[in-house]
Amino acid sequence: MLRGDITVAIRNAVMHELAEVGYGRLSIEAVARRAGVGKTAIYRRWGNKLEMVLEIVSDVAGRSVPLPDTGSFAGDLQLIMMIVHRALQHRIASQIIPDLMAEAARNPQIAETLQAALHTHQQAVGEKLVGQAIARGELPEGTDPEVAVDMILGPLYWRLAVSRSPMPDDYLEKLTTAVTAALKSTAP
Amino acid sequence: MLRGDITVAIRNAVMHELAEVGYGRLSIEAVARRAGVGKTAIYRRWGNKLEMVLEIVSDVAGRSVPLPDTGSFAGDLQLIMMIVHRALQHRIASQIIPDLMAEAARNPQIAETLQAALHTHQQAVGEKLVGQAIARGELPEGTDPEVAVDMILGPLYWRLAVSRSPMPDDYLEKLTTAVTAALKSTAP
DNA sequence: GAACGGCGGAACGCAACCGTTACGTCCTGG
DNA sequence: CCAGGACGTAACGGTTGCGTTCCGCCGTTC
Repeated sequence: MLRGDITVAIRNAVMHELAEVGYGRLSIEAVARRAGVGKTAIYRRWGNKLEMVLEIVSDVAGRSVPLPDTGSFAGDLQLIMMIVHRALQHRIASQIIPDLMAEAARNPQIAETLQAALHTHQQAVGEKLVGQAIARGELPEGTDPEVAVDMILGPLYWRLAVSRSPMPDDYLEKLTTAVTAALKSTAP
Repeated sequence: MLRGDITVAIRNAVMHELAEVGYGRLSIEAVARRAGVGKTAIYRRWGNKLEMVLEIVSDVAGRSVPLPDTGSFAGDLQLIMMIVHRALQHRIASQIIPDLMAEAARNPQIAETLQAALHTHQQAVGEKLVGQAIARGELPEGTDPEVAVDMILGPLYWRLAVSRSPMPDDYLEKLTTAVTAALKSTAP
């Protein structure tokens, strides 16, 4: 009968620790310290650091985003961009995500988890978005959903998580029109 | 009179170690082991891990890429994409870059170094590219170089360094036409 | 051929974590 | 009211890495 409040404290501590020092330097002792908890409480729940992080992260990341359908492609696009924008603005998320992405490049288990939590989901959204737009006649028949996803998420991710340069007010608008134009041009 | 061959061995070892375990877990002892070198040889050259990594990385990253001018915007774009594509395909680079990007989010010194080595440079290329295209009448007057850089590098980086999904043969072509169309639409 | 200096290797004391164990306390369910 | 179990604390032996020091070796330089 593990105590729920303790579990919550640990989960929070892991997320914060992950943001501060990254996966590579995350230590169980530091997590316990931060959570105000004994190491035993942690080892009672998970077998080791990797298992713990994967379970916690995939739980957080797995909370699915509702598939948008605002009625128009421009609207859907704007909505998605706002959602991603908000998510990547979040201080903790914007530290953890790039860190785990980098870690995934060398740890297959992490890669698999992120793949399951993000990529699959993201692909579904992309396909739905593009599918709707094609059905409405807003995008040409052969539009590639893969390219679409890259064009939508790539610049945002680059700007917010990599380049980290300040984002002018009209930036999202510009990006939206740019992406729309881009996708309209990719007919086969 | 430090021996050059030893310095080279250390530099290589650092790059490989960085790729394998990341900055967070990089240890001087491991670098020395891999380079077949005593720790003393390392401490004789740099004061600590951060200093060492920064010096080595900024040296490698600082080797400037020639600014393209193929005569047409489409050509410039294609060239840049090929260059970035090649760079991010490189096994070691594709591990180190996301890792340091993530690290930069929490270490100002790393952030500054990467900024100096990459961002400044990248901005210059973007401005030159867009400037040329505007002068040739290939892009509208008010095209924003910032957005352009994000639209060019974002999707590529996302695909190669984050999503890491396989890249179809015609992908670069599609991306090129998409980006061209996108930028033509961003007039004020 | 002697002095110099960079070299690898080994060991230093110190600190942080690992994963495990024992203990005593406190809460809860029966 | 009692048994069980989850809790925090503390300590365990072992590993790893830090940054430093000392040694003996060897190639230069003069």
